[in-house]
Amino acid sequence: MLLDDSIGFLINRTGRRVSQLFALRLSPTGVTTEQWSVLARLCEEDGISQKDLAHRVGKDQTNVTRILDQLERKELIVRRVNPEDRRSYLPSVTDSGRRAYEEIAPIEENVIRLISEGIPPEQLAALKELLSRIADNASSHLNDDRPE
Amino acid sequence: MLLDDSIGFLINRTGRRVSQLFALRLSPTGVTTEQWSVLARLCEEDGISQKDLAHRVGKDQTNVTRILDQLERKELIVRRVNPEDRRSYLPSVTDSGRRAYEEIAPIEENVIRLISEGIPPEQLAALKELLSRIADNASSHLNDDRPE
DNA sequence: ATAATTTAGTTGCTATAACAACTACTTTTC
DNA sequence: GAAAAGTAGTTGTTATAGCAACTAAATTAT
Repeated sequence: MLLDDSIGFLINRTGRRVSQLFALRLSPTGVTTEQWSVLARLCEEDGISQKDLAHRVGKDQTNVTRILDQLERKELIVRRVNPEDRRSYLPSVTDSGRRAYEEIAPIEENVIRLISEGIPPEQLAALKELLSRIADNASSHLNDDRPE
Repeated sequence: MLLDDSIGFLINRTGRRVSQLFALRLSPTGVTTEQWSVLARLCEEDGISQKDLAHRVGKDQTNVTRILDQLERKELIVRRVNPEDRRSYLPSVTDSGRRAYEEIAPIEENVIRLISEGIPPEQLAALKELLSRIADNASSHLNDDRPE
């Protein structure tokens, strides 16, 4: 089978391109694409633990730790201790973080518009479905392989 | 717009999962998923420059340099000087590299089978089309933005 | 109630991504 | 044909991905 027929390869190559374009448009804001995903998720659901946050963005917990470090350094979030459980933090978006969110959201929507050019909405919806399906398939086999 | 509705986010999240599963299955071989993509491409078209290779795998030239470093360290490829142009190399797969390719190809096909479970072939084909379209859209806007 | 286990988060490590700046070699220009 | 411009590859740097091992706190078991 040729590389160009491998869905895995195609997904990742496309993802890199999209991120590259998005990163270019984000560069004036000083926020990276992955920092954006974490910040956006936090804006959507504030007051969740880092572990839950990691789950919501589909990232490893260690990566979320480091992305939060960056966001905290930029004062876009703060880590509040969880009064219920002193092992955990409840990261929370600062006012400055909210403003960054408001600034970036339209940039992202524009990038999405650009990369979706010429693709009808039904097909886009179908694409999202398929990607979710593939992610789920991969997850379930990941669990098979490591029966901790 | 919610993060879960962002195609960019969905593509990258799915790509990470797929790579994670593939990496797990590749771990006994000592080759990473990205090293695989470069090795596979080289097996498909031997005797191309690093620049062309980078283009074919959709990676930055600097990343290909470093991935080739890894593959060379593992003796899966060698860099031959290009007699036509002494600035460039023509990376070439070794016998050992070919054997690795033969070993890994079925592993990859199996991973693709797993992640495609329950998706009819026409839909998979449509998915590939859409991903290519999106990658092309992103590329064309990348060029717009940096008119060097 | 204390020891054993589990869990949230972090740190260490290696690989990859991408930009900028650099070296060495080619091609163009005049 | 020598200087100028361009090109192939590398190196430096910062950010992310993910595994393993660690710390500290919570939960469970006895």
